[in-house]
Parts: sequence; structure tokens; C-alpha cells
Amino acid sequence: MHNTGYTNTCTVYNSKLSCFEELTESELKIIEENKVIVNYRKGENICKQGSFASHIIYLSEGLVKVYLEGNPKNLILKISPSGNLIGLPSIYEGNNVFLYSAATYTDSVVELIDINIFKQLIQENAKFAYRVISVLNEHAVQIYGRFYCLTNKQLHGRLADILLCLAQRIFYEMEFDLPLSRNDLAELTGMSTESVIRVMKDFKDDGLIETSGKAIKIINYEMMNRISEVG
Amino acid sequence: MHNTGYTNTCTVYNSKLSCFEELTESELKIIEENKVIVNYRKGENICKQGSFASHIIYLSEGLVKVYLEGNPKNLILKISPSGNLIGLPSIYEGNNVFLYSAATYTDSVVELIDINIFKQLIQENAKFAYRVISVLNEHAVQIYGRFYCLTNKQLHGRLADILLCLAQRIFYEMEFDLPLSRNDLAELTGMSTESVIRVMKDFKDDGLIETSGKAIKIINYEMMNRISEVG
DNA sequence: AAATAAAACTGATCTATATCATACTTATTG
DNA sequence: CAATAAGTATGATATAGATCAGTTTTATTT
Repeated sequence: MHNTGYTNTCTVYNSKLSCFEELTESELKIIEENKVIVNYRKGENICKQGSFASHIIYLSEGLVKVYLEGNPKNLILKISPSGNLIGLPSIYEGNNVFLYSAATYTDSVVELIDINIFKQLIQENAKFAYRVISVLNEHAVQIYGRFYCLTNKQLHGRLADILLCLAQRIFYEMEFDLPLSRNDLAELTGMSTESVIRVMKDFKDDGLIETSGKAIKIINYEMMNRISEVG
Repeated sequence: MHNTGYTNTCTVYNSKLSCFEELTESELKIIEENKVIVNYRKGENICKQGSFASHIIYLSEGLVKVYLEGNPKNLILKISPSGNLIGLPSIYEGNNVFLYSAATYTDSVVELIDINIFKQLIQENAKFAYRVISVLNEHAVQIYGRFYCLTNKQLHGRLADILLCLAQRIFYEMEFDLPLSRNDLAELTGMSTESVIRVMKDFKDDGLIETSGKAIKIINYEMMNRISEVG
């Protein structure tokens, strides 16, 4: 029997769905009138776990990490490229804080939408709400997969996952400039920075990837994929 | 500064919210007319990851585990006591399969609600949809916490978590008969069965718990809590 | 362009936890 | 109520991967 998913999973959340398509002209106008556009530099925090969630965040440009604050280490839940919403999970009755933090990997542009407006739209437009549910659940699949990988795969598998993932879902290329440090990769894969470096070296030595500076090129896609699958 | 959540987290999903409160008489009637009640024996499968998700499952009696199928090991996402819905995350556009499997720990009674009816209700009743979003997000918090624990805490902390969690959120007592085997605890904490046994022994030797057969009694709650926090 | 800081890298060491092998106990079944 | 299976327990061994302590390279600042 073939496996039923999750094993070969990735880290990048990139929804194909936009909730906003389901909004009417007048509803869109309400959002337009209640949003603020903010620019962030690389490395800045755009929301902080535990702080008051006054806005839903739409990432219109850039690349961010969404992570849980922890002691001593953080845990990155997902990488989010532009076009996605951040902070949806903070919407539930009895809660008014962010469940996670987010910080930029690159210079980014963000639209802040008043959370009460957003909640109101959900409670008035069921089609919109259904889209929000879709987005949340798509996201859940991702997190589950990631959860499985971090608790079951070992280092080589996890790092292969991330590299393939970045190539396929962020850069759409087998060759790209990595905006993440080795330490970022470590947080992302739940391994130590040193281990990231060592495993990268293994991949290089085995001719699976080439690196120079920030540039990474996946040469042997087949093999990387196998490593990702085997764990 | 104090930590911002997640560190002291537990495994049991036990929503205080019922989506159904938001349904009208006639909508409730639609559900009544389109649901089927099914009994399960201890240890049986009530849904299977990857199979066609034709129903949303309401657990009216019993205790189940919700888990990801994996090779060689499964990963339990949550334990769900009666009164909760199972299968909500399978609701998103482009998907028609269960994202996880569920199996009973004890004899259980389940109500199967046609998924299309459920989707229809979401798309027609925005208040209901908002409740579904709340439930999904409450659940997300749980999973995030669990995710953090399994990747950051070590064995003693993880097992302490689970035991406290069972006591507080399932049995509402510091003394209870455990319906889970050591192997179940192992799946739940992401540790080997042998390690579960050893750590249980440590807890016993240190006078934190007492066990005899299936019965477990948490004697030193304070200390167990500290172990859970320290990791 | 020199000075400083931050990443990247390397090797040696250590440890938490899995794995294996085996014994014992409690359930389940014919 | 034997017989068989499933679950619990324990000790010995192995290892993946973290941690520590450095060095080198690349960025950033003055």
C-alpha cells in the first residue's frame, strides 16, 4: 500500500485561494477604508505572539516567517510568501491576541485590516466565511505535514524537504538566492545550525547541490526527492 | 519576561464551543434528517486518512485519538473526548478526503453528518461559519502547542504534560483509570514505548505518581507541573 | 579601507533517547 | 483453565544529533 500523504511535505504556505474574491463591492470598500499599508525592512517583526491582535495582516510583498516564540528556541510554523494572510488563527471567540509571531526575511509590504471589520465580514458574508475556512484548513494540512516531518524524519530528510520546498514553492526554480541564513534553516527544520551546515556539506559532497555564497542550485533533484521521502 | 504561551501545553482537544447553537430550528432539522448514528467498539477506526470524506463526525460518546498515518510510526494530533467534531479540517475547496485518521480508545457513539449538508450550512449561515472558524482556530492553538512541545521538550516534560492533561481535561480528577496503553502514550508523546515505561518509573520512584494496573494517581501535582514547564 | 560584527564552517566531545534482546505479567481465547 | 497473545518491565548497547570551542569567511559600520 502506498502512503497516504504527509510524508513528503513542505514548509511553505502559499494559498491559491483568495478570500476576498467572495466580497461584494461595498464590502471591499469597507476593507479599503479600514486598512493601513506598512513597509517593513528585512528582519523586522510584523506581529508578536501574545500581543493584542488588532489587525489581520495581508502580505502584499515580501517573504516572512511565522513562528512560535520559545525558550530557548523558536519554532517556525511556516514561511509565507506574498499574497497570503497572517493572523487568521487568532480569530476565535474568547481570544484577542496573536497566536504566533511573524518576521520578515526580506523587505516587505503589508496591509493591516482591522480585525473587527474582518470578523464582521465573516459574520455577514457566509461565502466569505467559507473561503476563510478553506484557507485555514489548507494551512492546517501544511502544519500537519510539517509536524509529522519534524517528529519523524531525520536531519537529511528534513533539510532536503526545505530546500526542495523553497525551490518549488517560493522561487519556482532549481537555482535561487537564499534569503535565509543557516540559522533560519535550523529553526525551520528543528535542527542545530551546525547540523544544517554539516548536512549541506554532505549534499554538496554527494553532488546533490551546489552552493556559493547565498546562491543554491539543486543539481540532482531525483536524489534530493528520494532523501526527502526516505527521511 | 514571562513566556508567551505554548510551553505548557496539552494534547486534549475539548472545545467549549458548539457550532450548532448558531443553527436555526429548520437548519437543525436538516441535520437531524441527514445524520446517522453509529456505534464503535474500543480500538476501531472511525475514519481513515486519505479516504473519501463523506461525513463530518460528531463524537457523542467515547474517547478517540486523531492521528496522522505514518511509516513506521503514527503521530497523534489530539485526543478528542465526547462533544467534539472530527473531520472539520477536510473542508476546503479542492479537497474531498480525510486529512487524518481517527480511532476509538473506548466504546464510542458517533453521529455522521453528511459533509455536503454541512458545507451548505456554512455557506448559508455566516454565524454558524464563524463558529466553525472559532472551533478550527481553538484547535489550531492546541496543535501548535503540541507541535512546540514535541519538538522542544524532552521526554520527562512531554510525559508530564500528557498525564496532567488527561487528569485535567479528560477525567477532571487527579486519580483515574487510564484507557491508553503505554504504546498509546508513546505515540502521543513521540517517544518509544520503553521510554514511556522508564519515565513512568522515574515519576513513581520520585513519588510524583502512583500506579497500579490501569489506575494512575498524580500525587505531587506541583512537581509534575514544574517538570512539564521546564521540559 | 580598517575595524567590528555577524555568519559560516570544522572538529571533538557528550548525551538523550532509540533499539534490541529478553523476562515477566496481565488479558484474551479456544 | 490451559494456552496464547498482548502488554509491561528492565538492562545493555548503539547512535543521531546537540553542544562546545574554536577558526575562517563574509557583511556591516565608521
